[in-house]
Amino acid sequence: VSRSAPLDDAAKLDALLQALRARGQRVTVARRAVLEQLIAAGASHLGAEQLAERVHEHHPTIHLSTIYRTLDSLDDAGLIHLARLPDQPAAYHLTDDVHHHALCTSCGRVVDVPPSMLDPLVDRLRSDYDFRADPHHLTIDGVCGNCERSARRSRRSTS
Amino acid sequence: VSRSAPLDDAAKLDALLQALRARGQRVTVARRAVLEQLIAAGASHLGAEQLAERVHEHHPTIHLSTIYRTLDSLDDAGLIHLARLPDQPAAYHLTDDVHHHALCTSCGRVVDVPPSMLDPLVDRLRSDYDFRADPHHLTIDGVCGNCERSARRSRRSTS
DNA sequence: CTTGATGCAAATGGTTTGCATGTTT
DNA sequence: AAACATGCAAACCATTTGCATCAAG
Repeated sequence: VSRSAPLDDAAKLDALLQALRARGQRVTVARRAVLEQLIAAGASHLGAEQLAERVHEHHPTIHLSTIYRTLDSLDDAGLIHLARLPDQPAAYHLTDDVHHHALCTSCGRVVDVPPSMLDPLVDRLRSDYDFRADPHHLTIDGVCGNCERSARRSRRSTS
Repeated sequence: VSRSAPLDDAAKLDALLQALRARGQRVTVARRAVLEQLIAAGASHLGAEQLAERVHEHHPTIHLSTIYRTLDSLDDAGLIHLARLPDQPAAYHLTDDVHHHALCTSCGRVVDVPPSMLDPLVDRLRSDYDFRADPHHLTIDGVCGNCERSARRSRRSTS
């Protein structure tokens, strides 16, 4: 862990494929291709359809239903996590890119929130509810600063 | 706020219907019926299909598509909130019954969590991210105490 | 060679929509 | 009377599934 702190993509892919094998799952073209795209996507999520599009650039024959099945497998293996945003198809991201979302219900903007932000909540759930929270992906509704301010502005001019 | 702290259901219904009118929406049989059921349901959520079932006991002609449209209207009016649990159809609850969910990914049990639990998170989102969080409904993954313990037990006997 | 993965087409299921009609205001 | 809500049937769209074929171990 000396100078390549962010594992380069090829190494990451290898690690993920090994994890797959370790879980008894087979390494196939489709699975490799999907993982490649998820790695390339970094912190952003991809849905099945979007993954299909990108995968097709190199492997046009991989069927959409295979993408769905692949995502199931990867999820079973714990390599990816589901992120559901309202009014959007299911999207996935690699497990090692954990983060949460603050969704502005006014402008729709999504802000990434680091997992540490949830620590107090996690602690209290453990102590008060005997519950081991492992929040993979939360979406918290609210209003971002910009929208707050413009709402206040227009309220002032309207009244 | 002396002895009828929990507004009785009839009064609650009236209040909600007034809110509807205030928003310029019409008060119809379908809307009243849906609100009645949501009030009766209290803290539990109801999906469109479940609502239809219950509404049909008194008003068999109300169509499922009307239930969907009614839910949209009530949501627009801010009277209800959407709660999405994984692998389940959309469900709604009245806005005044705010709470959150801790979902055990092992046994599937769902624990209700009071909104105050999120206060530290809300505070930090405001101070660090200029974001006014108004979390209506969150679902937090994790493992409940029971499952934790039985997992540990079986691990011990397996190894 | 055996088991598991894939392509394809067809089914599913929750939700939405167009339109003619009925209801609320 | 005017605007809006409803019933109904049909459309939609993401996702799933059955089955014959193919590829990974």
